[in-house]
Amino acid sequence: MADVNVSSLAISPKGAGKTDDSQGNEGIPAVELIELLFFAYRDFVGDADELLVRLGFGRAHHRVVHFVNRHPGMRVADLLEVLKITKQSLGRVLRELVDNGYIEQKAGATDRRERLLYVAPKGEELARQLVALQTRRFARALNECGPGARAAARKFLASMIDPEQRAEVERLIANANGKK
Amino acid sequence: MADVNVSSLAISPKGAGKTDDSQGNEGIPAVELIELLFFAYRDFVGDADELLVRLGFGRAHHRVVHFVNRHPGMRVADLLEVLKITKQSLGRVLRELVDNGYIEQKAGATDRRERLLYVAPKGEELARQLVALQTRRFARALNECGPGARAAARKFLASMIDPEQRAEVERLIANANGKK
DNA sequence: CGTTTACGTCAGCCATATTGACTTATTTTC
DNA sequence: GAAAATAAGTCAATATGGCTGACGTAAACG
Repeated sequence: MADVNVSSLAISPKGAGKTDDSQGNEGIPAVELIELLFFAYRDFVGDADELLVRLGFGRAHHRVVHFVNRHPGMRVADLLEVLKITKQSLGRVLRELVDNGYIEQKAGATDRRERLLYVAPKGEELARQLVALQTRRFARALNECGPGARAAARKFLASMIDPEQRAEVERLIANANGKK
Repeated sequence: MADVNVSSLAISPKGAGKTDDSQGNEGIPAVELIELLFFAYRDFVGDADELLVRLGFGRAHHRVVHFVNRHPGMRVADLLEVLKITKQSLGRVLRELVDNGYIEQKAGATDRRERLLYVAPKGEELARQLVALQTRRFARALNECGPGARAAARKFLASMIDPEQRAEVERLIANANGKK
């Protein structure tokens, strides 16, 4: 599932790879970074996919479990906004997670219309395993990159996010940290 | 389409964000990197999505145009191996791209069973635009990160790829570069 | 009391992927 | 030269994960 396996590609040499060394590129064309990000992300999500398919879940379930674990007590509406999907799409995934005992819903204390979302022990364990898998990949990669790479990677990844939305993502992360 | 818009998430504080500062973490928990990569990749592909939907295409078309542009004359079997999808899945996408004049197929010179894939001028222009969009995001991000960031990002991204497949990805990239 | 809000759900649609079985053309092998 | 293997295309059925629109219900707001 995490396989990229670009094996034995004896492709005829003649292509469109511009050197593109015009503005402090350090000799690295952007198209290389584009392709590396593509493959890196593919393997990154592949880690989780393997575990998820065994449970009959998909990436949608992963995202829900992850964010609910990070933000216990979040409302359904909050989750919809983070995931940027529709109520209907979330509905099926959420129902499956609730039915299988990964997520719990509790009516809000002040506003009883709200169904606040919490991970059940089963869901917390799944979230923990998923984070552990991906943590391992980051740890290995950053270890190869030497000291300072973690801070550099953090800065780089944050910089790749749309500037308008970066503050909100940082707020989301800060909100989830510093608890427990 | 690139929107993440995690706005106004007034989520109740009480969570599972482990500090996880145990093995040279530079104070940055891996879960932060995981989430940043998630949002970064989302915006990264969002750039291309906007352009593609206007043409009635999806991400599958993007991948095909990109790789055929980088590897002109590749066989259908090669493309299947890179994309890791089935012949049947590729079929529809490829047909649409050919019908709309983005991709051309030519019978192989030595083996006439092969339908070698080439981008038509229209397809080359689309590939160029898509790369330009994503190049812009990398350029902005790396500019924010200061000197040396490009090389560091390249190393980091390559390190995130499964070790077994890294060599093949590097070969693929090297193969596509150094032409034209 | 009427409106709005939070959530859920029914029904239908679309895009992208899957598997299996089969055809056609062509090359390779014996 | 006939048989087998290969490259590609296609048909049919299925799954997943999104989408829109419409509607229902309970609770809160004003």
